[in-house]
Amino acid sequence: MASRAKATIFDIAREAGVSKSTVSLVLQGSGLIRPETAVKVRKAIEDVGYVYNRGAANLRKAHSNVIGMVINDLTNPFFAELAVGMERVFQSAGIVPFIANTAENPVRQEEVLKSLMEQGVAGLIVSPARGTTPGAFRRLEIAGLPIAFAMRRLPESRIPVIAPDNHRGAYLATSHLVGKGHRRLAFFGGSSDLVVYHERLGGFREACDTLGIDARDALIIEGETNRKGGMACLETSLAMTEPPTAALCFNDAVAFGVMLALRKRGLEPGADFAVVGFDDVVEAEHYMPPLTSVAVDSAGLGERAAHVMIKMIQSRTTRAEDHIGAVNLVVRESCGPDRRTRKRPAAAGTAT
Amino acid sequence: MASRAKATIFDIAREAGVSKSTVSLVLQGSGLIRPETAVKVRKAIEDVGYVYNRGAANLRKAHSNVIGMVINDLTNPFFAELAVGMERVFQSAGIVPFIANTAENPVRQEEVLKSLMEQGVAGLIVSPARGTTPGAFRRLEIAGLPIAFAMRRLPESRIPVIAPDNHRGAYLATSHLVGKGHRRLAFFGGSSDLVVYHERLGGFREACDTLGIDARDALIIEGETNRKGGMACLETSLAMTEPPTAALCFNDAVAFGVMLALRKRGLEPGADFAVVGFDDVVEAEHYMPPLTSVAVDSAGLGERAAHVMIKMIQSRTTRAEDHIGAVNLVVRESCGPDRRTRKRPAAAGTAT
DNA sequence: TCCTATAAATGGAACGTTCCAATAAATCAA
DNA sequence: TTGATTTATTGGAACGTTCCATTTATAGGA
Repeated sequence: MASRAKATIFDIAREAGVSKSTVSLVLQGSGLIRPETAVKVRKAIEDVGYVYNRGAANLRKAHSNVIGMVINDLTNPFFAELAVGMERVFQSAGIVPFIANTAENPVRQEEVLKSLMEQGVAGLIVSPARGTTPGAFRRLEIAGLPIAFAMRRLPESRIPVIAPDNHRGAYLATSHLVGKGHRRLAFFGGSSDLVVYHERLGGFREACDTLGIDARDALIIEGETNRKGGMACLETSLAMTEPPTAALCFNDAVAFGVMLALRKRGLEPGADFAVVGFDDVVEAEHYMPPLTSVAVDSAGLGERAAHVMIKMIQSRTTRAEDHIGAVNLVVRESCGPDRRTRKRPAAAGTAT
Repeated sequence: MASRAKATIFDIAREAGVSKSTVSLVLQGSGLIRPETAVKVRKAIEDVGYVYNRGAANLRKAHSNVIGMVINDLTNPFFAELAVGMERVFQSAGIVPFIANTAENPVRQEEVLKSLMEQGVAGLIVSPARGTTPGAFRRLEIAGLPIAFAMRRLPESRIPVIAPDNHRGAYLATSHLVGKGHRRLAFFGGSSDLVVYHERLGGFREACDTLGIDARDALIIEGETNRKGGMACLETSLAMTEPPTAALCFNDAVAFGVMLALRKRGLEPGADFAVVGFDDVVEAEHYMPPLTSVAVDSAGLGERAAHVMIKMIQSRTTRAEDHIGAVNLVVRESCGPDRRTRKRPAAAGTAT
C-alpha cells in the first residue's frame, strides 16, 4: 500500500491543464483566478490526493504558521489546561500550535527548544522548567524570535510574562486565615528556585505584616510541591514547640498532602487545622473537606498568552506588556468556621 | 533587535573557508571530513548563530524526523501520561514528537490531522476523539503514512492498536466484587459510541456469566465519563426496585462521582456500597476511601506505542501487530471487607 | 619518476513551494 | 482598426538543504 510518489502542484497542474503558478494561487485562495478555473483546479487537487507541503512553502515565505508551546509538566492538569487554553485560540487563528513537554527537566527543555527552532516556529510560549538557567533563552532572543512566558517566569528576564497575580492571591488567602482568627500561620511547600514561590511567599508575608501577624521564618517550610511534600511540611510544623494552626500551601497538591497527614494524625482539616491551597484544581472542589483555594484560571491565562503571542507575531516585535491575571479566593470548607467563636480557645501553641 | 537575516550553510561555509557541501557533511556528522576541518566548521556554526532548517532538509530527504501524537483530551491526566510516555521514547530516539489536543472533537481532530500531514510527519499516533467517523483516517491510510491507535480504537479499522486489556481488567474487577459476596452488580458510566466501553462491559458480562451472576440489562447504566456521570448513575440505580450493592465504574472519575453521591446520601463507600474504578489515576490512591481500581499503566502503553511506531517507520510499513497491555487490579478500600462475613446480610437496596 | 588507490572536499541539480515580472487574452475608447 | 487598460495566466528564480558525481590532494607501490 505504499503510496505512489507524493503529488505536487505540478501534478495538479497537469491534471487540471493549467500552470503550477495557477495552482499555487488557487491554493492561497487568491481572487485573481477565474472561478471556473479554481473549480477545475480544486477538483484536480482532490483527484490526485494532494497534500500541501508546508515545509517547502515556508522555505519561500517569510514566516511559518506554527508556534511552539513548551510546558514544564503536562501531567499536571493545571498546566495542561494552560496548554489547552492556548491551543484553542491559536487553532481559531489559523495557527498550528505544537505542544512539547519538558518534564521539568532543563536539559530536555533545551532539546525541545532546539527542535522547535529548527522546525521554524514563528513564536514560542514557554512555562519554563524548574532550574532553567538565566541564559537558556538568550540565543532565541538574539535570534529575534517572539517569546513569552506563561504561568512561570525567570528572574531578571525581559521576556514578557503572562501569569496570575500570585502575590495578591497569597495575600487574599492569608487575610482569610487571619480573619478566621488564626494567629500562628505557616506557609507550606515550594522552593526558592521558583519565582512563583517568592511571589506567593511575598503576598503571605505582606499580609502578615499589615495584619500584625508574626511571620517568623520558622513557619515557612519549603518542600516538594506535591502531596508528599505537604505531608512532610505538616509533620515538621507540628513537631515545633509552637505549631501553627493554619497554613497557606504553595499549591493544591501540597494542601491535599497536608489534609491527608492531618487525618492520619486524627485531626480534622478545617476544624483542627485550617488549610488553603493555591491554583484551585478540579479536585479541590470534590475533596474531603472541599478545599479553600486561590483560583487562577489557567485556561484563561493560556488564551491570554496566545493573544499576546499572536500580536507579537503580527507586529513582528519581541516585546509585549506583561499580563497579570486576576485571581480570586474560592472559600470552601477546609478552614472551618471562625476560630474566635470556637468553644475552647487555643492553648499555647495552638494560637488564639 | 530584529535578527540579521538568518544564517545558512553558505554563511558558515564562507566563514570557515570551505564549501557548503562540507558544512552539510559536518552537520550530518559524516566521518568523511577531516577532524580539523570539522572543528573549524563547528566554530563557524557557533559564530554565525546558525540554526538548522529542517524544513529545507526534509525537502530533499525522504523522511522527516517528526511524528505527531494526537490526543483526545490532554486535560485528563490519564491521557496526558500516555502522551508523556510516548514522548520519552521518541525523544531518546532522536525523533521529535509534537503533541496536539483534539478536545474530544472530531472536527478539530480533522484539522489537526491535516496540519500534521502538511507538516510532513513521518508517522501518527492517535487516541481518537469520541465520535470519530470510520472513514476519518482513510485518506491518511492511502497516503501510506504509518498510523497507530493508542488507548482507544475505531471499530473495524485495520490500523494497529496499542491498548490495555480492558476486557480482562473488567473481568478481574467484577470477580473481585463477586468474591466479596456481592450478587447484584452494576456497571456505571460510559457510552456505547466508544469501543473501550464495549470491551469493559464485555469483561463485566463475561465475569457475571461465568460466576453465575444475573447481569440484567437494567443494571448497566450509561452516563458521562466524569464525576457528574457517576453521581447520576448512582442515583438512578438506587431508585430501582432492587438496587445493586456494588458497581464497576467505567473509569475512576465515574467512581469518584459515585462515592461522592454515596456520601451525600449518608452511605459509606466500601461499607455500604462497593465501588471499583478503572484506570487507577493518581488520586485513586489518595481518595477517601482509597479507590480499588484497575491499573492500566498509561505511560507504559505510551512507550510501547512509540516503539511500535518507530519500528513501523524504520521498516517503512503501515502494518503492525496489535499490543494489548497487561492490567492489574489494585485492591484498596472502596470495596470494604468480605460481604459474606458481615453481620447483617444485605437487605434490598442499602446493602448491609 | 609515474601510476594507482584512497581520502577529503566540492559543484550542481534537485526537492515543492511562492512571488515577481512578463505574457496572453479580453475589454474598452477612440 | 488600433492602442490602452484590465483581467487571467504563466515561466523562472529563489528559498536552504542533501546527495551524487567529480575534482583535488595525499599517500603508496613500482
